[in-house]
Amino acid sequence: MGDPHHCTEERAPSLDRVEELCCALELARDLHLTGDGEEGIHERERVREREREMEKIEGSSSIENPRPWQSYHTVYTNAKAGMDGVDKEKVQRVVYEMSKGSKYFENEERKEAFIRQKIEHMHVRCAKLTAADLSHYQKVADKRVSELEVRRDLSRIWLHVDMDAFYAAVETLSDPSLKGKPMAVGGMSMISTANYEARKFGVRAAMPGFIACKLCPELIFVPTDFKKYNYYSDLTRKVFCDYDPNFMAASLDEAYLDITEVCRERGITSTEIAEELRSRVYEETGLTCSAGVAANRLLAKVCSDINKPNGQFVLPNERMAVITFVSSLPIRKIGGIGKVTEHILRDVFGINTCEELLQKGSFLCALFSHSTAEFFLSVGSGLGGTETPQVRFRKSISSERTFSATENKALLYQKLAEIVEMLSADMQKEGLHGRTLTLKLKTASFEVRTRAVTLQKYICSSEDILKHASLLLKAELPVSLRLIGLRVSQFNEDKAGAPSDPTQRTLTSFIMSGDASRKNAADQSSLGSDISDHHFMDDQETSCSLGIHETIPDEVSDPFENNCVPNVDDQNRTFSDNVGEVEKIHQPSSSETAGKGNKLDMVRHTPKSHQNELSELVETDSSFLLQHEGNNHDRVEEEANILNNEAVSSSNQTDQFFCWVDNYKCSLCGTELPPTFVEERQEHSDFHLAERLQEEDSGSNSRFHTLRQRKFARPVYKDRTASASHKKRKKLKSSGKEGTHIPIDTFFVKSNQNL
DNA sequence: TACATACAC
DNA sequence: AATGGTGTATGTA
Repeated sequence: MGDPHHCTEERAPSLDRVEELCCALELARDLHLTGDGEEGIHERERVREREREMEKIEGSSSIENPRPWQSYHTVYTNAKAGMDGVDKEKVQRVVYEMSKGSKYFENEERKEAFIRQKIEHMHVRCAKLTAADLSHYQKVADKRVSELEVRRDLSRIWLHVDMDAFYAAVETLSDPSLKGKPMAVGGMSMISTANYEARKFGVRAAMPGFIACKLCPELIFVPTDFKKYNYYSDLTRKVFCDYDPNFMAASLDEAYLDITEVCRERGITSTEIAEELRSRVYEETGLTCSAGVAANRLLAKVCSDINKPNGQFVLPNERMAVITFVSSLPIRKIGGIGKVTEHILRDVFGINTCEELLQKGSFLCALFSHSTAEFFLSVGSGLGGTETPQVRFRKSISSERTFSATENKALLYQKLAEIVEMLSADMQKEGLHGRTLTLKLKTASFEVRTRAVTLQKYICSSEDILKHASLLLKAELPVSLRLIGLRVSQFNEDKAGAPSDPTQRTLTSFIMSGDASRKNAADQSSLGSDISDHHFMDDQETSCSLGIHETIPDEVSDPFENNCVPNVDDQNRTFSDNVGEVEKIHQPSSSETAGKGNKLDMVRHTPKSHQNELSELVETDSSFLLQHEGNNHDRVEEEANILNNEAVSSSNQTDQFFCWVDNYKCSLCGTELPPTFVEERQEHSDFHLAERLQEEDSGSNSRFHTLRQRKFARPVYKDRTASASHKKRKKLKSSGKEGTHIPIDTFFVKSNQNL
């Protein structure tokens, strides 16, 4: 999971381009629940009876829309290994009944409606294609298919190994009493793996636990334990090494092996290799796995699923075999074609199998982007991923948490501070420094937003991250959130992807060698094996310790209001919302100069681009902005804003503005914590720090800036700052200063903007 | 570059 | 009562 080295070459390009076609007005009109009733006209009588029973109980509504659950499309109702005898209709109904009316459900319906709209517009576009158009695109498609054909490579033998119900199997290994009983790894909110007994009930990975409970009341839940999974994963990988020292780990439980050489050297068939490998994995771990063998990775992956669990399937490296295999293959089996793409291809073009991808090639070339069409055509031809994979470096690192939705600003800032701590710790572990910071938010209504800044310098410290993250978050308030996440990308190249595991040191030498052939990579056998630091959270872990802050009165939590932090006569305090008081309290000199000095140092180390030079100017002399009044670069201005705030507030000096009286009472808000509550006090400090950052920013845009202005006698600078922040607010349209956020409107507005 | 989506596991 | 976390790719403006 989340392995940065995993193979991604065969991913389907997204279909966003379709959005070009969408007319927002029609979209808005149609988005009310239309029910999608034309689906499933031919239903079994048994279902109908159940239906009538339901009507009796519930009365009404289902008369207009006989089987509403059929239009609720979820990822986990799709056929998967071990789900043969499952009553899908029943599962679907239960899932629907459990979901109906929830915020999650409503959001899913909005997304569904949007996709239906996309589909409709693609239909229109299809209908508008003239005979001339079609013959043109047919030629285009033919040409591209024949170009693909020329590059077909049947010389490699790829094997995909996939552990059977991996987490569940591992848990059963450590607690054999679970054997034979329906069991799921995960919690009430989310299941990561279900064993085969549970799958008989329709319980599946990615299904919320509480729904699984309904489907299978006997279901036993086991919390995730990544230490165990990593341990067993390493055992399997030791086996993989014997067959391909450069195997590609796709996740803890999946890998791709190029077994061309082993087969040749040992003079045995790929079938034999697969059998041997699987039994060796079983010997070493006591776990079963399935394998697929084919001429490329994409097909090998499909094949490993065919005789799952504890089975294998070999597709010969012969063109006709491949073509035949692919022709009847449902597109959804292909990695990269998910729920949405399947839906679109089926409803717009009537495509269900890979063969039909080729048959409809002209339409695909007419309606999709070059790379998307290319992908579809290559899938139709049975191609995908034969070449030796390049070493891939991590491109981003992130941390996000779900919590019970809240609008409370102090709480939100506290959550943010917690994320920051986790992220910066992870970055430190990996030695990563990045310059793009992306804030991810999920509103109480499940709308996801991201907001990003790219900085002039590379950051990794929690102070730096918190500073910029707070600004990003601030622009979104007020809003009710259920998730906050942060991602850092655009790494400093020296550090990017440098493995933290010493056994992976050879990665660098591999790169340096300049020879990307697999031979030279032989010594980096543990490639991708160090993915132990994943945090698949279970419920307990996701619910952060709110306890200590619940005592904080609401007013305290909102630094934008005047009734902010209660005044405490404490000379350490640097900030207050009391305008009259600010001037006499402010003691900037030492921290300010120190902060600037530090930053100058940092900038000098990374004067990479013109932009950076600009930034240096901004940092060294804020009057820079005076000379560039006509220059409207929001980014620069924003950065200046940030940097100057920083100068004022040189962070990580939380204890300068509050302290623990007698070691247990917060000087600011009076919260009392026993001396032994070390972590809680740290959290509390984080909270005040974040709060203070917010105050500072707020202040620099308005009241507090009055102080700076007088102090430094730079009136024009003040104006520029204010206008910069104004522009910023304007730019981030959906950020609500309008008080209550109306998700559905935002949704439509955004669609509209995309046109 | 910023943002939204889709996808995988 | 209740629908995760980490990471990649692509398209568009």
